[in-house]
Amino acid sequence: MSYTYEFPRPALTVDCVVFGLDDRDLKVLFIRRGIPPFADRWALPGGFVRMDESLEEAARRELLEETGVEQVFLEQLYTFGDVKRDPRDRVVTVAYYALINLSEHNIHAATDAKDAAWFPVADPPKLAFDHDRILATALARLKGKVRYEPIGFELLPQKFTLSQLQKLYETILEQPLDKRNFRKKILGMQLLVELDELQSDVPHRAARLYQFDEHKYAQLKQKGFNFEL
Amino acid sequence: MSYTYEFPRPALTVDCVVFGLDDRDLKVLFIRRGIPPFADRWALPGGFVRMDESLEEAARRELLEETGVEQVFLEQLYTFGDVKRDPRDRVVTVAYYALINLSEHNIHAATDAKDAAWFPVADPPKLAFDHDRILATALARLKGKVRYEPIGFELLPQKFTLSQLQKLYETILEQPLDKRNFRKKILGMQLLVELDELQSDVPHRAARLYQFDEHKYAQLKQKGFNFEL
DNA sequence: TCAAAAGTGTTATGGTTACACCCATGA
DNA sequence: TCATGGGTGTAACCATAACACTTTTGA
Repeated sequence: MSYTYEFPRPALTVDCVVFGLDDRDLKVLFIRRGIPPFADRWALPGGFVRMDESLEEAARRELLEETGVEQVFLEQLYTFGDVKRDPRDRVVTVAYYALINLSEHNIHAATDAKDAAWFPVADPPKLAFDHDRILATALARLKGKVRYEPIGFELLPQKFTLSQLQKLYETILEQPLDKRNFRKKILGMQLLVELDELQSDVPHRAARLYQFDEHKYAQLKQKGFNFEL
Repeated sequence: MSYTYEFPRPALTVDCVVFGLDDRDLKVLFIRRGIPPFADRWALPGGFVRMDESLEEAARRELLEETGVEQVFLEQLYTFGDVKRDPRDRVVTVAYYALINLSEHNIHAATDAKDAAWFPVADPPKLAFDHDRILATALARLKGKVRYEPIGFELLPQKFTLSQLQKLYETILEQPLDKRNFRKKILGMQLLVELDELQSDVPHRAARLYQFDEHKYAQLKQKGFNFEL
């Protein structure tokens, strides 16, 4: 089977930058390539866009196929289309970034025996294609957006402590925050529900758990409220 | 001549949302389509990406070919790839937005006899494809970005008065601003060069002219300075 | 009892907001 | 002389930043 067109067309792919957070640092997920070009190099999960699916559907499908990740925050990042970004053929890729919480998602290696692994964003391996540039773009976006949209919560479990939340911001923004000021500010927004529940299994005083109130955020946002760290 | 591939490929285009500002309001540029689908409808300037040009190059080329506009602020906006956004074929489009100052650019109708015209963004004509959605996305981006990047100056002549600048922000943000506070804030940033020159040909007291200091902005930005209206 | 993190208020500072009048110019 | 926009300062208010000790818990 083959497909013929009057004018040449670039190939179109999607690639996903998947961020996760553990108690150490911010991580990003890569897949080991099985085939040339860049065989054995690490690369972003991604693949060709099919004719019967939208770009976001393609990104979600690839994410599921290659990493088993489903139902996550996913947002279009940028489209990379330099002529020589793929050495063989003209390939334009629409990049997405995803935020997942590592404690509630299990990443399995891909179906086709390539393996998947998390790397600290600060210290990624050598990557295929222009994927280092895509990663840098995604990081910049995350760093910018986390301050004025409450997307950080996507990286935490549903129930979290204020210290976890603060650490998240400190990690992403790469700057320390004052504990009291942080709590005052975040609680002042009234977007967190204080649960009747404490941390368990910690070797020190257990912290209170909170939940992000998406419904309330949607309401406030409509009234002109702006989240701002 | 024809081109054959093993798997089907979407067609790839670029479209440009071109913003301009006159003394009335914010305007956007459309081209009258000559051919189906949507013959005679207004549409964004744009066209197919060639194999030997990057996406931004394609956008600049189309802009030049269809409107005569050159050397303007141009930034990638978003990529639209819904399956049925073009009724004939699968077409994915990478949208860009451009900011130009109407007083220093002459928009000519396109080479191929379609005509081009400016419309108020608040009252656009009925548009081809999903171009209304693209316009809405561009407006949202402009409105958001103008507050924390000094891109508004791209819409003004090189030399402008503080009142023009204020009106620009009031128009884009759709809210009135206090004159004294606005001046205090914008002058406080030290990004404007006060010229030894006044407005001419106005039927009232002539206002002082200013110029944006791009060089200084680049310096300050590097040192961690953030423009913020 | 010790280590480790949780939790909690106050003060100083700086930026934002609100607000009204005189000035210069050309018609 | 009138109409039109140009240009200017101050005070109240609010948000941010800096800062240290007590509490709880499990080991």
